[in-house]
Amino acid sequence: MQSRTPVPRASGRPRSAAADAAILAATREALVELGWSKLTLGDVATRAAVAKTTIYRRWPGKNELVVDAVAELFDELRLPDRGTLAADIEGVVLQFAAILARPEAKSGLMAVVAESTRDDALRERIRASIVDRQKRLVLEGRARAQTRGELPPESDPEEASRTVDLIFDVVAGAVVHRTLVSAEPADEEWVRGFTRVLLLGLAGASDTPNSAEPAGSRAAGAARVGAGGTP
Amino acid sequence: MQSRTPVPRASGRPRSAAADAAILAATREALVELGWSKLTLGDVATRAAVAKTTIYRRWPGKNELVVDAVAELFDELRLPDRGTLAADIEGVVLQFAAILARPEAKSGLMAVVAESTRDDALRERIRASIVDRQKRLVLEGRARAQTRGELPPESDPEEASRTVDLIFDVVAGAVVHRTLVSAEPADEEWVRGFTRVLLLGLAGASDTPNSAEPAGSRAAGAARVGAGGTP
Amino acid sequence: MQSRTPVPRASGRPRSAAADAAILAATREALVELGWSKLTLGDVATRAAVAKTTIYRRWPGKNELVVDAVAELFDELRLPDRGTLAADIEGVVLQFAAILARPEAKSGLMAVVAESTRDDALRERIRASIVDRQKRLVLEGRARAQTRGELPPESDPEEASRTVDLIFDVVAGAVVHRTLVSAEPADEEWVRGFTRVLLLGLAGASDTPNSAEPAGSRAAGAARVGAGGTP
Amino acid sequence: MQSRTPVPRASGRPRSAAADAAILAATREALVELGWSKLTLGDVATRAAVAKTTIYRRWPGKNELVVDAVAELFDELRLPDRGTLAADIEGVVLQFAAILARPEAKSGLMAVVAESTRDDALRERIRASIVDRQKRLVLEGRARAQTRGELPPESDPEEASRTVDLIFDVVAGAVVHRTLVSAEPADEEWVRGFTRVLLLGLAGASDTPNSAEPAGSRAAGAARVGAGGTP
DNA sequence: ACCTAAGCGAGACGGTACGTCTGGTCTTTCT
DNA sequence: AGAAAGACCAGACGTACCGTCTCGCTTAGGT
Repeated sequence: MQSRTPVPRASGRPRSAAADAAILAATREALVELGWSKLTLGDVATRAAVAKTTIYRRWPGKNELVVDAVAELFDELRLPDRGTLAADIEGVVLQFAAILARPEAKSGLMAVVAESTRDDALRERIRASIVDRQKRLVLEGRARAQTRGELPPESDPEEASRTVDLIFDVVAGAVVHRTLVSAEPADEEWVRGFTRVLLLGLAGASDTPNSAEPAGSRAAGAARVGAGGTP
Repeated sequence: MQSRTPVPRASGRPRSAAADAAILAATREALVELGWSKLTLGDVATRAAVAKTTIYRRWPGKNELVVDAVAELFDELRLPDRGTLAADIEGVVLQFAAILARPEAKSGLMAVVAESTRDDALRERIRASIVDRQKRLVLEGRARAQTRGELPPESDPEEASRTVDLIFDVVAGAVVHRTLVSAEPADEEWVRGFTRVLLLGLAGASDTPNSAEPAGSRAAGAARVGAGGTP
Repeated sequence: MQSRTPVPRASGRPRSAAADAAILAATREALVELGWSKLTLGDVATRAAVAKTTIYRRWPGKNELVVDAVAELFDELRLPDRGTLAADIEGVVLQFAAILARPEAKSGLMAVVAESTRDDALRERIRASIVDRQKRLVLEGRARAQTRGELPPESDPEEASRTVDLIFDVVAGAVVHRTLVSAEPADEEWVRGFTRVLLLGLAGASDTPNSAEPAGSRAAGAARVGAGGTP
Repeated sequence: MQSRTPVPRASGRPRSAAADAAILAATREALVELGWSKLTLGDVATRAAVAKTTIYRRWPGKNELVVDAVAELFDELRLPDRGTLAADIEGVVLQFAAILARPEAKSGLMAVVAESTRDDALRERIRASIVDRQKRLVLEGRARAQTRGELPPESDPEEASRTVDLIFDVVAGAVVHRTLVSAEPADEEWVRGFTRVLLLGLAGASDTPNSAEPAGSRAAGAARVGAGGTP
């Protein structure tokens, strides 16, 4: 085994770590005040008391900078231990909703996602910095539920992966849509209702596998959609 | 009694209807080729063989123009009659996914949503032009299911409205998230699985109303999340 | 014999004479307020309560309109009869200076002269509308002085024409330069001094013809230039 | 003790001196080809292979740029030493006429003078860059003539200053008017005639001071105006 | 204690797009 | 057919940022 030098050399003056932090903080500040489209790197540089070149030395452009600035917001996401799977999910969804309610996330996140539709490197950066950080929580949550005995260990890894992806798209998508498009708060009441539907749907789906679904049962199962009220 | 012209006068040369159509088509073309952030109104004007002022006379800016250009894509959304509620939903979700898969929608939609977080007028325009057009389908679908007898008539209008909103956020959010963030196709298989979870969840939720949720049953109900396979 | 209509027909609605006057007045008003470079035909149309097309039907462009609007100012130039040639000249120069002191003339005149350096038709229009109107006064003045006996009848028409041109360039040029470039008023005192130099120069020049100028006498003649005071 | 640099610091990249020269040259080139009113800063920028902002960083607008571009033309004005005052004046007037005959001067000079009627800062710039440069020659010429003994030293400085101003307005005005308005060349013959009138007029004026002018002598002095011919 | 290589601030640079304004023209309807 | 109204194309305006490039300094590590 040999020691490798990951950085080829450390010649010359090292980069200022303070500058990095100041730039990211200034970026979030500018996002709050100006939003993504009016944010300029020149303005960020001024706010961070830094030269424009210092920013360009670290990030290729505005998109990447914003991704990193927003990603730091998701560092605080933690999987709480509230005793049950449902309560854990509610907790983490509420945290996610709280972050998304912040203007710097609202303004920045969807904008870079929109940009990423035409820039694979950017999408990869978003995936690595933001999405995977969230998806990890879903996996942690499942593992904890399995430890508790609420969930059996997965038998088919591929099917399990598909389910995790589905959960993730549904959870993140619904919260984002409610927050940004419907412009309604994803508050505790909404999260509770949403989590209930999600868990019941997943439980039902695992009971009646995809291949054997009788159309009648589906109709019956959905018999009271939108009816609400007491049974 | 006679009907009067609602427009008080038609003085001067009337606006060209052909220009409107050409501008919107050129906008979509530019969205496909350039994406939202590189789209310029000057370029759109050139493509539409129109002067820049002709665009600015009709739309306040890029955002509003893109909203209208993208909104036309959703004109083709129709609620199919496939016989059952589940099949109807699958059909309409697939249509929605197909539209969202088109590059002009991908590039434009999320960008204007991002902008709308800082511009209430823009959000209202999106709601009126795009969102309500989709939400109408959910209401139509529910009415048809009630006609068929798959769903009972709603008793509590407020609760029903909340449910429609939830459905809408979950459906639209999940499709958008899968398409744009996960960058996976929302194909027939995925839509089938998603619809099943959604309907089962809604059915279960209406069986066990919010106020009477036993934590134990929730955990049990979700007993096989991610486990897949047959019972 | 019958009266003939020189214009082949007067078919359709005749042009409004009031519009012409309103347009020229509005042009002068706009010249005062905005100056030549900020004057727009759209603005003139608005001030004259007239459509832009009505202006373009009568004038080819801004330059020609301004020439006509400014030319009207020179209509009021009259050769006064003050008894002597010198007094007559002082009077007409003062009138010329008074017109040139008005902002609509200041702003407009030099601008169209500048334009005319690249537009022969425009220069011809200026000559016909403005310059000849002034030059006529010089000829009138000479004729009157000849009637009075102050000047002999010209013997050499060509030489006389050259002299008139020289007088005209010197008078108009000096007044314009003092007013516009030096930005000093061409008031009575200045006009008196200028006229004296001019007349003495011309008188001396006709005494000592061009071909026989002794350098010595010239130097002697100019012996006190700039010295002022009494001998 | 040592002299220190008066400029406190030279932070940032210094301005390119080559750009300045290229812009002024391109401006003159564009003036020749297009004239003042069709000259655009974008076009100048293209000709100078320079960005528009580089022009705006140095000059507030088109007028100021043209003033500086035209002013450089007058750098070549020199007071020649031809032995006598009259010959010196003829020489410098001919130089002035030659510069004014160039299309870049014709087009530009009167246009900025016209603009300056509404812009005091611009007039001041013209005075400093162009007019004073010319007026200096008049002063030099007088000093040289005094050295030669052609002129006595001035006794009344105020009167002398007035005379210089008058000379300047007459000379510059007459040349400009002949060149631009009359559109005739201010060639050697014309300059000789003009100079003779000017010097004789000035000499006569200093002989018969303003306060003591008998009207009769004025009329007599001008007895042959326009008559020409030999005595 | 020097040397050297990179980082850093400042700000000029060539570009591109902005949103507005004006110039002329064209198309309506009304007179 | 002229006039008022105003939409239309074309293109310049002056500004704002972009991302790059000099500048002159600073700052560490290696010698």
